[in-house]
Amino acid sequence: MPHRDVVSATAAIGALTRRGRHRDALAMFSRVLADGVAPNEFTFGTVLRSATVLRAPRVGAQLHACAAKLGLCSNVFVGSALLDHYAKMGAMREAQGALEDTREPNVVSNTALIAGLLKNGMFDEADRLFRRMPERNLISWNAMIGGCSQAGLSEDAVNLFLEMCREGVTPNESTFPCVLTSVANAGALGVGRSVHASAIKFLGKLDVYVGNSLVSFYARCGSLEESVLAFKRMKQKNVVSWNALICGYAQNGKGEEALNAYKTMRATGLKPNNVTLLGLLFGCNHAGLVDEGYALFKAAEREQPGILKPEHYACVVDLLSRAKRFDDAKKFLEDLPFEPGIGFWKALIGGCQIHWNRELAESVAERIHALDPKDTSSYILLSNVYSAAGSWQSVSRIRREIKEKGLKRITGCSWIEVQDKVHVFFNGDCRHPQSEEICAMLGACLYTREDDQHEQSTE
DNA sequence: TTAGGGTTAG
Repeated sequence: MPHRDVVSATAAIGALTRRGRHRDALAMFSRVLADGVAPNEFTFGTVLRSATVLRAPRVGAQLHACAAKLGLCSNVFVGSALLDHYAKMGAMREAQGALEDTREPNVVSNTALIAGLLKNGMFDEADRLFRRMPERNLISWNAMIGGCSQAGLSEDAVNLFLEMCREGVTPNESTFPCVLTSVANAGALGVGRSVHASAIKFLGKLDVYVGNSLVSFYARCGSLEESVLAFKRMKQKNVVSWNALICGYAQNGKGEEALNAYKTMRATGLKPNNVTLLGLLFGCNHAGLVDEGYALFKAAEREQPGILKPEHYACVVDLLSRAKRFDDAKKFLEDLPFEPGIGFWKALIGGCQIHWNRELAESVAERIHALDPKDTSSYILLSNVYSAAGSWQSVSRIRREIKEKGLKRITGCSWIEVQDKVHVFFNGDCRHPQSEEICAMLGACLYTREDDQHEQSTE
């Protein structure tokens, strides 16, 4: 039945958008136009959302042109929706243009722009706008915190959260997942525990998003007990909750536990997704469960080929080469349904390093150099293979090559939190005030461990 | 009828 008036047409389109039927919403919009009904600012607000979710920039541009023809672009609803659409498509210039066309921009327009700026890596601009905008609400704070958290600006995200609380703005269920992801990234267990406590204080009941972030946060900070406890306390669990648990086990080297959790998850009737499989493969990898991992991959290939991504294939290469199954790994690489990127060869050379496979390491390093002559990691790995095999001449040749080609290695770092302070250490870093004591203690630990291993092997 | 903010893997 055709819609005669714009109000009922907009309501119908809005209902489709809310139900996630975005294609149908766009189709209905076209029909409404064909019926000769002129859309209003609310109609554009709704359909633009559908175009954004579908990531359809061409549809967005058509809608923009249509709104312009009707003289609606100065309206703040249309302006904000256009702004949000362009920002999410990564077209920041068009987003700014939409804001300039808006006659009276409000807190929504500014928040949409902030979110877009952060998504496109423009932190300083976003922060400047946030500081000077005339009105800020909870959603603006969440946009800043969430944007920083997703951009990896963990410290900024946590500081913003603290600032927000100081200003008396009450965080909601959207605030906490972002903050918890950030404290997890920073490895700040103590800070995260306080955030957990404040979530209980402000929210009372924790929803599935907050619960999932807690499970992941505790596991990523190495506290598996608290992670499992947070998981058990969740009233409602979805596939993301199970993924958080499985990945937590995997990251902490508990491959068997990850597999058991997966079995329980299947028993509840939930289907795994790509993240579940990745977590499982990762867990098997680190626990040396080669056959189990390979079997899971094969099962996914048969039952859910749609979830397989290059990362999963790379994990299998890693799994096989770590287990010294180089022939299987090479065969697997040859049979890949796509052209392997540099990461695949790095996974293979990693195994060569563990098992001192000098010949294969050399040929793989050649391949990596062909793909990316500036890549340092393969040089380092190759030189490690040589030094493990005792060919010091080759080691010094590689080191010379690295120097001559002006390649720089990116220094890895680790960190630990002690009494709410995070201490960061780089490779060979002696700048910590207690550096000497730390090294002495590490030495003592390593010595004891080697002793243990020696005792075990002579038993 | 209406525009802006959330979780898991790498």
